[in-house]
Amino acid sequence: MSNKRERILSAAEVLIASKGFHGMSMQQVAKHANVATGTIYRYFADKETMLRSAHVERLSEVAIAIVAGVDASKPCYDQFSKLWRNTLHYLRANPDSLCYRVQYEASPLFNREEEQQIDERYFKTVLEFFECGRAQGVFRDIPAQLLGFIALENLMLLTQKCTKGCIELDDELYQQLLDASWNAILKR
Amino acid sequence: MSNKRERILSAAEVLIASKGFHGMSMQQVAKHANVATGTIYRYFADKETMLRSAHVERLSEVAIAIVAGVDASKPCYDQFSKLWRNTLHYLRANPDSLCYRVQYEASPLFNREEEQQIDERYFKTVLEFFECGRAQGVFRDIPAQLLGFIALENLMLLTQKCTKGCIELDDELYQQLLDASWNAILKR
Amino acid sequence: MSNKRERILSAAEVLIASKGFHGMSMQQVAKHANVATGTIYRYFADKETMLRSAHVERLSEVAIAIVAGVDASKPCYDQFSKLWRNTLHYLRANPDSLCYRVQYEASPLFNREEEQQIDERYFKTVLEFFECGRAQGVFRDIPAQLLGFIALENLMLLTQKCTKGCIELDDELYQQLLDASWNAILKR
Amino acid sequence: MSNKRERILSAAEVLIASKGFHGMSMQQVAKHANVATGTIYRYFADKETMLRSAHVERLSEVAIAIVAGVDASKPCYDQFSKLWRNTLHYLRANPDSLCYRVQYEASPLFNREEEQQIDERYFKTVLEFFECGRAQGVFRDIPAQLLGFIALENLMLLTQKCTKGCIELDDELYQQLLDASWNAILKR
DNA sequence: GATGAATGAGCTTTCATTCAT
DNA sequence: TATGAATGAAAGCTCATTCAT
Repeated sequence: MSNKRERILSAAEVLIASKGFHGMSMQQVAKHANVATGTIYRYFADKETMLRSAHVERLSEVAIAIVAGVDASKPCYDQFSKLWRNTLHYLRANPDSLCYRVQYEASPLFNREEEQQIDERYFKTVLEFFECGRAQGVFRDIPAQLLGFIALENLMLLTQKCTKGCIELDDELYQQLLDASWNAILKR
Repeated sequence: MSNKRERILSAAEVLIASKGFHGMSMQQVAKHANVATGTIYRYFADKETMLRSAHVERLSEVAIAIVAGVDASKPCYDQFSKLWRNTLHYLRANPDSLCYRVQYEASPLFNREEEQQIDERYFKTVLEFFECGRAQGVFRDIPAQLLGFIALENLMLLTQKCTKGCIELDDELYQQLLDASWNAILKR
Repeated sequence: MSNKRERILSAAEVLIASKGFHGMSMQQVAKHANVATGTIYRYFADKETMLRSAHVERLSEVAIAIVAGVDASKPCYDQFSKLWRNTLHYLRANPDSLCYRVQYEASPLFNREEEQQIDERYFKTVLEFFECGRAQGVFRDIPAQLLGFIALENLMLLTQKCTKGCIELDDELYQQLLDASWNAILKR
Repeated sequence: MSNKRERILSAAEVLIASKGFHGMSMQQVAKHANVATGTIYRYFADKETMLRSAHVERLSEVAIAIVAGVDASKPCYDQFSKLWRNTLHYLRANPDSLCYRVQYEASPLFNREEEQQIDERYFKTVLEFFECGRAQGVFRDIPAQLLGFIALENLMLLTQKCTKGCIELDDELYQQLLDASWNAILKR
């Protein structure tokens, strides 16, 4: 079995986080992944394909991490709290993945249709949670996608600022932020 | 009179938005700005300096746009509403500037100290508004920077998604989002 | 088997001789050496490194050529004559190498310490000859390096003038010049 | 009266000595000479012309310096000694001019016919001295040009090595070198 | 005459991709 | 399958030269 594919994607992610989307070369990826340059092209048609693959695979990973341990039988807030904390935890544990995503989504590689398919495929559970809360009249009467966005997406930029050292957060502040997100989506 | 400097920065912004931070070349910028390649280097020491300048100058512009018409004598919510709508309006009117900023901040060009200075210099008024609301017990008891972040920063990613066509928003939804932001920062 | 490195150095030498130290471009070298531009950079870190390598390798070559067939058991004059004629022969056979050296030594690439090491490493035999003659009281009582300089170095400029067509020399004149060099270093 | 022309030539000389024949730009020359870039082109048709002018004018200067105070009524050796010391003195006082000359003569700018005309025009007196000594049977029976070359030219490379710090010379050694040059050209 | 902003060809160097081994 | 030397287009940047002022 070959773990080369995974090594290559990891190397790309690390390099993009440290050197930026530009400034990462296939040679560097190869060296970092401990494979020959040509080997990359046995797993990916070209650079773009490699970057897309890294993106998709990281998203599927984060999707799993977010819903881990979320118990649909528990109260709505508990589920939300779990989702929020999972997201935070993943982002803090994988700052490279985050850096990568932000740059990817701002890049011309980003493709709306593709992204929608990914969302629907991987984030189904998350969207269903918000859909459900909305149907029960707990959340605002706006698309589930938007609820999810308000509640979780800004964690992305926030964590990035933390990673870069612009903001420092402690448990007390995290609790406040969780509470803020909850209040944001709540119907009144 | 020389508007070349401005033309160059604009061209860079447009190109980054359409082709990504990587994939923008100095030659393209020159062509877009209708100047010779060498001319760029009369205004900026190198590519990095040019990119930094574009970043700083755009931030100063957005800072002015955000606080325009905010009346400190009006009720707190009115001021907030104005700030929020100003931000939204600017972002929608300048999607390129937005795209640029996200990529810049995720890139290795980004420098914490520099950014802090910019924040303090240009966004003083905005931060003061949040500071004031916090002091009066209207907003959560967390740093003003964080209040500002929760309330306004996620507009950035949201507008980006709109621009890319991932989300469609109408006035009714905007009102909901404004309300969500307000509830997020409010003390209870 | 790779003779590319050698082809590249040769091409550089030829081009510098014909177009000058400036006016030689890496592209030209590549074309002349029948390799791609990028290939040069597989063998040399950058232009400067390539130029340095050419210099050192040519010096080691000339050092070997100069002492070829010099028999230490023969009379002093015979040895000197052989050295002098070897030098002359090499320079006439390799006018490009000469042109290159003069320009290299006058350029900012030239580094004293480095040069001293090269001298000591490659021209040991030559210096020893002069040292020996000096010790025996045959040559002037001045540093061997200086004796070598007086006797052989001006052949460099002289041959250059010949190559450029400024001076024309025949065997009779060469004999006179050899004699002049001999008289210059001789103690009286 | 404008001394700009002279300032420009001096600047070029200094820059070439420090940065090499390549690595000197017209912009740098202009800045060094305290004139505008365009101004250079009011005095010289192009870069090549400027470099040629610098060469010719320096040679005329050195020619004057070499024969200064040489008294044709004095004994031959005294005249030679004066010539030799003048040359040495000029070269030591103007290492830049030297550096420049070596590079110029090795460059493609160098032109045989032109050089011959310069020699004949400026170095007439020097050549006549050697011609005369040869006619009187004091010097070797070889062209005056060659006598001059043997006697004085190697001072050029020697001084260059001194300037670069490769060789250290004192008065005692200079006397030896003068003597060596004298013996080299002497008929026996 | 003098200026220096502007030009764009050409420089050194990088890097996505290929292909003989 | 895997390799990595080789490629050459294209990148960032420089600089001899021009020209409107």
